[in-house]
Amino acid sequence: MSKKRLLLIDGNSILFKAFYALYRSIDRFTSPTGLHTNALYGFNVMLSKMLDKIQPTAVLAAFDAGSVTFRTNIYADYKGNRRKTPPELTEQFPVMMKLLKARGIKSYEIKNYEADDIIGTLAREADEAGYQTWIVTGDRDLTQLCSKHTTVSISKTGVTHTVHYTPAYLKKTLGLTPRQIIDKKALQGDSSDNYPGVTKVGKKTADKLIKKYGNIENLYKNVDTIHAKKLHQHLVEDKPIAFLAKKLATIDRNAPIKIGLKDITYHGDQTKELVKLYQKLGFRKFLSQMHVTFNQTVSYHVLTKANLDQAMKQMTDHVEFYLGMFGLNYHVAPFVGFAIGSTGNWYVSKDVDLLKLEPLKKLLESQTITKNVFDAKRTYVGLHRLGIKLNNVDFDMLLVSYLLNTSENENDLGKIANLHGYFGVKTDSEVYGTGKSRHLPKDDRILFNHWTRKLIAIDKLRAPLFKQLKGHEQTKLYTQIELPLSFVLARMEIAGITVNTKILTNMKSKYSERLEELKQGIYEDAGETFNIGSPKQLSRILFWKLQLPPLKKTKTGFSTSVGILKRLAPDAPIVQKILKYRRLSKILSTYIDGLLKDVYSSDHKVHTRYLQTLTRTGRLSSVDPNLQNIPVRTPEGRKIRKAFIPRKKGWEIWSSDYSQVELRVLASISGDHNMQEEFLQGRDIHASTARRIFGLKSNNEVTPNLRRQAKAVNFGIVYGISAFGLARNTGISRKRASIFIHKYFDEYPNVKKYMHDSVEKAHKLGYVETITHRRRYLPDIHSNNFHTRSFAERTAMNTPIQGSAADIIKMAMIKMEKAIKNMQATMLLQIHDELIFEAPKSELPKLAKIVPDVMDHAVKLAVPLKVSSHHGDNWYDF
DNA sequence: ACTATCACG
DNA sequence: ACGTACGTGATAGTT
Repeated sequence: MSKKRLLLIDGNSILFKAFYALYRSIDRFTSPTGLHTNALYGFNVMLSKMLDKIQPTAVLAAFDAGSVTFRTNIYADYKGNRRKTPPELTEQFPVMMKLLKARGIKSYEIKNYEADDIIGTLAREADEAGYQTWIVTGDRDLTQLCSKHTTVSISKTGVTHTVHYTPAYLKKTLGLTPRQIIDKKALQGDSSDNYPGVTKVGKKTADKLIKKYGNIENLYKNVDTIHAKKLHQHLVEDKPIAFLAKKLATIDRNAPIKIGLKDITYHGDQTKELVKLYQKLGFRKFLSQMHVTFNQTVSYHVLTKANLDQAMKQMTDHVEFYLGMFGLNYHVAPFVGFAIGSTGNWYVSKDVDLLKLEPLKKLLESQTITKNVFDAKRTYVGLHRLGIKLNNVDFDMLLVSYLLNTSENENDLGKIANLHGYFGVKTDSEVYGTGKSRHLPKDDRILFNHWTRKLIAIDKLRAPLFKQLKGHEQTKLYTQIELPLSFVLARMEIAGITVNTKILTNMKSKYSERLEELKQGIYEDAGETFNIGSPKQLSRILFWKLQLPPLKKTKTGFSTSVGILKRLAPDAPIVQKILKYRRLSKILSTYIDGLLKDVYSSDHKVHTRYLQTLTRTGRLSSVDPNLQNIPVRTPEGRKIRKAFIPRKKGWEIWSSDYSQVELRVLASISGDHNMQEEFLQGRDIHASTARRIFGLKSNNEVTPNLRRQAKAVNFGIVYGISAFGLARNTGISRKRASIFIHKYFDEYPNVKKYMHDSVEKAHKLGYVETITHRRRYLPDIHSNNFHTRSFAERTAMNTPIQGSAADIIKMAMIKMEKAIKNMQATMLLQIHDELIFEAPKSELPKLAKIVPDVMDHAVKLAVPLKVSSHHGDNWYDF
């Protein structure tokens, strides 16, 4: 290997390549501040690989200075067809300059020249000075620069796959010398650089001609030896074009650059700056490769009965605590161990039974010693399984982080620590692996080290995160709502809801039979058997074999969704059967088989997990199983609810739900007097809206059809209205939709103002808020992309409404638990605007008083809240 | 791992 | 001219 090694990087080209290579995952590559980083990440992967391989003594990244170059001077349309660079990439260019600097690499550009020319010139100088040179680019034209001492590496698919061009390799693959690359392009032109070649001469002809004549000068000297008449004619006529193209294709190897080899000596990374930049960009993987954050050891003690008393002496005021379980579902996940301690005295153990010993149990249950954790609900449920009641949690790092930014809904301690600028702890997937290969490390010390680092992260982030919470005016939201709620939710999850599996298995056999009949009928109509569940195979039958008109495309083919099927042939028997088949198989797979899988054999219950830190609006979500989407709208599906029963004989299921809570929230926060008046008068809001937008005298004149249309407009308003969306969803014309909206805003002028103010607030501050200061950031509000920006604007209108409604029921739930504390009645489920209980029949009158009352008075709005209730032997018989 | 579909508020 | 109603989760098929 030569002692002098030069690496030349085609900056623009590589960043483009990296951008599009990782384009599909662009959403996964964003920095904590919301900057796109996919191109930077891909570029850095490639750069690291090249630096490692080449070990250069000199490095330069060359850039294009602008669209005006000496080439556009001789041919105005040169590169004239280039699309505008997407803003997601543009924003990464300035950061790339910083990244290069931090990696100890100079950047250079020069007016009127392209990066190619800088590279060509330096490569020539390097050749003369005895360097070995590597050029990294995504542009094949640069292969003209390869020589005995210069390799041109072209990045292919992905980020890391490159092909290395030497003169020998060029000869072998294309049969050309480096100089002949230019001549070939002179004949065939270049569509991506937007200049023509000789008419009708493409790749193949150009290749043949160059191989025969060597270069275009020699070709034109002997042009008359070409007997193909047309080709001869084109060559002669387009001679000026060919020589112009050659000029354009030739890289200038004597560009007037003011930078020399001695200026670009490579000394390696600027470690300090690089760490800072990686942290800013959220490049965890590169950080961990730098061995700066994880190589310091942490000290911990393995806790035993012998040193327990000693340990307890150091945990008198507060502790950080982590309970290790293997798996996400903390209702059943096996225990792995725990870590506990405070201010530098860390204790770990794989034996969770130690927690049951009096000193530790007392500590965890203590009302005076505060506990700092990550995911209090998970910890509460886990400890509950051990017979310990967790009390006095102060800091829940997961919950606080979520409240600070509901869009960062990560669930991993390491990732969240990174988001907040702390890099001393790895993610669980880094330690345990992902997917099938996920396993506990064989060496306990790795586990203990990881857990100890978790405690340190919690300790270190507590003060700064609390401070930010205060800055957001969210302290109350955390201490009065979310933290207490997490324990209410934990107890609801633990309570679970009883499922009568017999009902489900009976339904299963009935539905399976009907499904089989439908299947045979569909096969008969289709004239063959196929997989009805496969949209691809179904499309083939409907749109090819049966020649039905495909009305809508999806990314991968034609849509076969319900709406489309209904439209394309409402009367076709096969379509009817398919729709019925779909409905039944959904019920069977998701709500019968799916639900049965989640029923615990120990207590015949399902114990869902509410995800409290997931949605961007502040709503809860429910998993394993999802109990927030049990069918209700169709008679067949609704029967599933018969299987949800009270846990004891003589008990009933009780349900109370808010009526139009989101519209009431809107009336209140918008300050719209007209809308408030409707609610204050106790009128039917959809009928009133119909009366107003259709200009009727009284709600009595409103027909069911007008009411339905007004209801759709009310929904649209809550979702962040647009005429297009309203039209699409209701089937009316866009013009009509637009008229409705205008009329709506005339009638409810402060609603209009509220919508406008919400978008403006998002623009100014970058976020919107609910009534409890729950915050959602909307960086896309500044996007140049119409679609992206419009979405952010609708979100700005919708989130305060949906989020405030979520706030209200959360407050109600906390009060509710206290209100029914001395009763046997148990709160089981929350379904966004509805609470489900089980209770002995004898308690129902009391419940009928308490539940609506608590829900009504959860919060004081400018309009009353309305609650309606139902009860029955199961969730169906209301 | 992604896409289409469909269940809920 | 552009072109989506807001928020979720589970399943089956496809890659």
